[in-house]
Amino acid sequence: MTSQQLATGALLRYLHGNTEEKAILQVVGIKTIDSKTDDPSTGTKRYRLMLSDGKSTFSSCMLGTQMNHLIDNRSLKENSIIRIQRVMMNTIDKQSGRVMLMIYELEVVESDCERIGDPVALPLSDIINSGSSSNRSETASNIPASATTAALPSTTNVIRQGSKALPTLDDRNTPKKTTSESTRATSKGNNAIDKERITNIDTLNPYMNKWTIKARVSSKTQIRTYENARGPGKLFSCDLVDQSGEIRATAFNVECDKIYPLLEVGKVYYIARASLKPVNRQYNALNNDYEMTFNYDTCIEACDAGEGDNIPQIQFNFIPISEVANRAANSVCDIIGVVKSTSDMQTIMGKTSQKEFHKRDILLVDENASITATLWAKQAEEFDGSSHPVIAFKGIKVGDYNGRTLSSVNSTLICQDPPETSRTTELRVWFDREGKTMDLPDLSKGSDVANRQALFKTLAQITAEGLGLGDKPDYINVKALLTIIKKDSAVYMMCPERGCGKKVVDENNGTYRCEKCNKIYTNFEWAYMLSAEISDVTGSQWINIFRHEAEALLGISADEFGNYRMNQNESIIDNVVNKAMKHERIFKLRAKVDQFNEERKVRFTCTHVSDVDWAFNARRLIDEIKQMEPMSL
DNA sequence: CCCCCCCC
Repeated sequence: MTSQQLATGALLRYLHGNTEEKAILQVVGIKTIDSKTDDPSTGTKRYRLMLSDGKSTFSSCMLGTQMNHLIDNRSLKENSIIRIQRVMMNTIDKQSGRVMLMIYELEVVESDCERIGDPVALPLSDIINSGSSSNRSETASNIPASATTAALPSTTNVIRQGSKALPTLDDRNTPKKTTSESTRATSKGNNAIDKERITNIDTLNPYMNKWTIKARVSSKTQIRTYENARGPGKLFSCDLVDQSGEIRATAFNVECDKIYPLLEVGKVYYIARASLKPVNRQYNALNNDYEMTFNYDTCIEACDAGEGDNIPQIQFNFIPISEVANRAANSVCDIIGVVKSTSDMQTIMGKTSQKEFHKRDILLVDENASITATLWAKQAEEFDGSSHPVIAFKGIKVGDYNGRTLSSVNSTLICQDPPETSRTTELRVWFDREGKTMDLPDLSKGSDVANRQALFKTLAQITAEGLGLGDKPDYINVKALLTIIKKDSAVYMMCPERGCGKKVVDENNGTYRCEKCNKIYTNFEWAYMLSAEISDVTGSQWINIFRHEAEALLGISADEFGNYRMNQNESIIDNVVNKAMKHERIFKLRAKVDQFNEERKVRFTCTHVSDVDWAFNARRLIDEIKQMEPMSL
């Protein structure tokens, strides 16, 4: 990679408002921003990047938190080469005209790289003046990119003389239009809706003051009244989705009455002007750092028929059932599973309210665990699980009675066989084939050891505390790096008989003998049995990894792996294996003592593997802090 | 600005 391949001048073009370009840039610095100033409710980190185009650097580049994982898993680091996919310019300070770039989407072109060229920081004067409206339209449309770059920095003064007015967000986000149109756009009414310039939901933030989204209402609550110290009130809320993301919106009182009848579930609308505030994770599991409040000048216009066909119906952020064990009580999450059994309707008496409530329990399963989910009132009455459907819950509440439970709330969306996710068929096939007869750990049985929230330990602690030496297995979470994978013994030829699982003997004549079934087969199946070493700063440990976890780690099926092995495609296998060792993960381990003749040895089996979800960790920490006693000052 | 959502 040479400096010619970086998009020289791209940073200034972006700062000029010409943000369409998908520039190749180098990350020359990464800093975290204090979460207190950014997003106090979620505690989500935000990264600030210094980017280089080979000639210049610009350091006020905020990375959208949706991209944080790239840094957390170290694929994006200092000197990485990236391709900007979606960037926006925002004004930080209207007074001074200081601007920043928001990077919403990027692609890592090259992770490990040397510093390219000897770039110097763009002069502040260029940055401040770059967005002036009189120059912007020219820059964006007429002057070729190379000319802009070549003109630097000699034209700096000219630009400054040309426009004393400092750029504002309004200037910037108003599309090129005649003056009269622009003026009208600032007056009240539907003129605020700019159908030509649609903002993606995942880029909305409180510091942006002019935007229009095009979104589908995926759900809507009833109007509910409340009474608090400030007096009575009413509200409803709805969830909005587009192809980029989702956000919850709420309307109170006057706006509640005005907007409630305007919005219909399933329909697409243009929405402009509403307030944005940090999300409260206690009640909102949507994949967005913010939530929206409709206010007095919010504009809503229904999309013409057929206009919004490209907007998705709903977005799910599923977590595996086993992961519910690690979630804070009363938090909400999205879950998908197969209905293994359904209870009859029950009527119970509310303790304090002395009112009757109707409920129905369902037992929900996926490949690794089962959990009881309780439905209430109408949701309970209408539910029919007799055909063992795949059910997705969006925004179901985690309970902690006798282990972990799920409890549907009014805003919970229940979807049968949702077509939006491949999990529907995956679970269907799994359940019909083997899931229906499998005995899985039940998170809602407090006595089941497997359901206890696995504690985080270092590898040294596991040994020091003698974990796995007891009568019952211990379950432990470890944050570690895969350091060795025994690739030569990663897969074995398994007996094709359902539920056998035994290794077959290759008779080298096209037949395979299973000693357990005492049968000869003409085929076999590849199966994973990985022996691997994981390491953290305190030590290392050999563990066994089977089917699902091995697939999750290697990203290919045992069948694919086995075929590469047969075809002696070693370079592909090396690639797959090396990729799996790239970054830290959370390994959930079952530690259990094994007796081999006289020798007692603790065996470690990986029961679940997940990426380190830094944002979630921060959220959970906040949840825990919230549940603590208030501190006296 | 709500944030209740129930029982063992």
